[in-house]
Amino acid sequence: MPDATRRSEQSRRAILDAALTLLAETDYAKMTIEAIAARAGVGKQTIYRWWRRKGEVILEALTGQATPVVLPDSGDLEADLREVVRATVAEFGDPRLSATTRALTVEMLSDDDLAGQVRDRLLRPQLDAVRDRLAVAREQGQIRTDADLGLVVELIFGPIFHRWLLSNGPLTPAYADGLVDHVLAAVRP
Amino acid sequence: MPDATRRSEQSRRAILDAALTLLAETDYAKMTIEAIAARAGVGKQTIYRWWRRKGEVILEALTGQATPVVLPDSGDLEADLREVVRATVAEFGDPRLSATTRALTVEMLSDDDLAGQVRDRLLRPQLDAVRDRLAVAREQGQIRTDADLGLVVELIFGPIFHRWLLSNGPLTPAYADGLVDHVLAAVRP
Amino acid sequence: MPDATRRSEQSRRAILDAALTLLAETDYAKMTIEAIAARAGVGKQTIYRWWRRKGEVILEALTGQATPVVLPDSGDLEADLREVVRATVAEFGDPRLSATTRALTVEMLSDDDLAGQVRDRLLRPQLDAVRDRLAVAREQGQIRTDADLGLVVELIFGPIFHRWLLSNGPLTPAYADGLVDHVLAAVRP
Amino acid sequence: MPDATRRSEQSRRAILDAALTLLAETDYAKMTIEAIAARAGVGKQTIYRWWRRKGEVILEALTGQATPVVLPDSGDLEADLREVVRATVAEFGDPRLSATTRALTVEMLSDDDLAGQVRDRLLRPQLDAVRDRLAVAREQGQIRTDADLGLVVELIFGPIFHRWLLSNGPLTPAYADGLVDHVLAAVRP
DNA sequence: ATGTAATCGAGACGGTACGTCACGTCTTGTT
DNA sequence: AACAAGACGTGACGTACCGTCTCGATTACAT
Repeated sequence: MPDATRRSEQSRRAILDAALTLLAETDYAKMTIEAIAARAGVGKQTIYRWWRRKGEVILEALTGQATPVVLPDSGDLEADLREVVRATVAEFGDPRLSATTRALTVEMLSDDDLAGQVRDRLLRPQLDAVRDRLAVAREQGQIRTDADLGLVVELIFGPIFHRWLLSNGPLTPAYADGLVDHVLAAVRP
Repeated sequence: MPDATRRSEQSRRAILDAALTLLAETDYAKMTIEAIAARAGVGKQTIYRWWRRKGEVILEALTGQATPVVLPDSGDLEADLREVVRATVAEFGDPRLSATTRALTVEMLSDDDLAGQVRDRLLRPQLDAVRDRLAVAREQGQIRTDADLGLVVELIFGPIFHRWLLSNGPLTPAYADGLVDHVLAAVRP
Repeated sequence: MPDATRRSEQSRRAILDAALTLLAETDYAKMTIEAIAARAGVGKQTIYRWWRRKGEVILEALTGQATPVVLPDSGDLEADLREVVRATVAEFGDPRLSATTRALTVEMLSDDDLAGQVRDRLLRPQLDAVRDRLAVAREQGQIRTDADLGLVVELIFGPIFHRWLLSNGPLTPAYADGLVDHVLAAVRP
Repeated sequence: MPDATRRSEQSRRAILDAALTLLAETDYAKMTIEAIAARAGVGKQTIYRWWRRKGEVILEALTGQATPVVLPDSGDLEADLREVVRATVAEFGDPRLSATTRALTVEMLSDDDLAGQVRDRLLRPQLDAVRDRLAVAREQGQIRTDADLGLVVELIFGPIFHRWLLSNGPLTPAYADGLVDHVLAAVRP
């Protein structure tokens, strides 16, 4: 219904910026639609007009600032995985950065539709990049041919997420390396 | 401050039962403290007197009904793991059962303290049971000696949780079996 | 803080009407802010936005329906006073009408600010009307020149209020007449 | 039902003292049954067992400390009235003392039964003392024989109460004297 | 002197209302 | 038409007291 051609880009940016600021500065509980609107100097209706839920605002704010995922391909699979896994583990370990993950996860749990969007728009590139790298390795014979690459990707990111949510152990480079070791052991020919 | 010796066991049970009923019957958003109190025929203060947050009520309700974890030890590690992983995958795949996981996860994300309690009281027994089974297998030489058993446990449960949260694929017995296959491949001597 | 220009006149009227209805129908103890809001079909916040206490709602409701005070001036001071005093005594004697006086008095006793408003907005017109009538009579030589007219007004209304509050005797026309007799005796030249 | 012979005089005194202390120290709104019990170091039930409402506690606390009313009879009616009216006006003018009047008045307005008790037990002695003094004066020919002494008493105390409740003017000795003047003018033969 | 029954302190309990917060919708000018 | 502003009905929040109730632990009376 809303006419996107008339949309104020200025308000849109103010809202997304306000959302990111509030995510970084305050408790997630304080990050309400009203707070975003107030912080952005925007009417609440302007938010409701363009997004259906708070989670979508957060998602768009995050996708906007996401750096395009480029996975290195040095030829050395283990080194390449180590790099990406170390980076991911570091991100989950950083309280500042993981605040956004917290927020997004809560929203995903309340809205299946959003969960799909987060998966496809935010995470898929990352997951696919790893998968693609694994596919290359498989073609090069570094990985057994019957390995389920989608599952292998989950073997990498699932444990990190699990450990992060449960505070089930330290999120250190050593942990990242151990994880890579075990996953590679699972797929080596 | 409250005097636990004078606590009404009847009210406590009514509250925990009401919480479970609401979790099973309704949307998580409708599962408010007021709704629990009303359903239990109890004053709100009686809830606030004994629990600090809704998540603690849910946790206690769930721990109360948790069946003690017994992991089979048939001598066949793969068969044993298959059984427990299939059961876990089935649980996450069942919308009814996973409603409680949703609720608890949301609460954990809002309260680190609760996250610790959930980990230690609810999940630890399950995780440790698997770990213990792996330890037995390692002593029997079915697993390489340098495997990090804690990490292996995460390799099993992390992907399930990851797939469930992201709706990243079907949660079927076949998936469970594939997961066990890959994990075992990682740890076989 | 609230923007009075955007105020809903419809809600305002519904609230004041509900307040009057509840005063007439129910016990004063049941006349809560929540009950007013429910009866008016209005959010509690809409009451709190525009009034600070229940007493202010009642005051505004009563001033809204107050009939303008017109004191007769037949030339016969005694007859005129008799009329107004009889009416006042009848009002205090009527359980229905005195319910509002009860309510308002309780509120006045809990809030000095409100007491002043009730005095100035609700009672002052009545008191001043009597005082003015007395002033006319004084100019006509029917009242001694050194009479303190403010005090004379209190001599009239004070005893009525006193008797009403203490149930210290009947509130009848005969009482009204006796009161007028004595007060006039006090001020005749 | 309760057996008064077993009643703890110590608790009774503690409750009445606590009530008076709270009346003097705090806002009337903070003077709850729970606050009295806590301050007195007494169980709530001990209050409910012996009094039906908060107002009765206050009443008993006040009657307990009331000084017996003795009205002077110097032979000079005007001087005698001036004394008692000045004292009354001073009491109403003192914020500390009038706090108890406030409390009691609120309770009276919520409970007719209590109103009667306050009238008969607390105020009657004072009112009757004045009335008796007036009766003596009437026998001595200082007051016209057809004066309604009950009404005259109301002419004295009603205006004070009225002025106090409405903050309708200063409560000073000059006011007291003016009041006596006018009342005496009303009853002189 | 010794049960035994009521009072006592303490405070948990089911309720009701409080006053606040944020929701998502709506209305009112402004741009 | 979108916008800032914010009032609106709704409903949950967490708190304060209400008046009732159950708990041992003192009492003080009747056996």
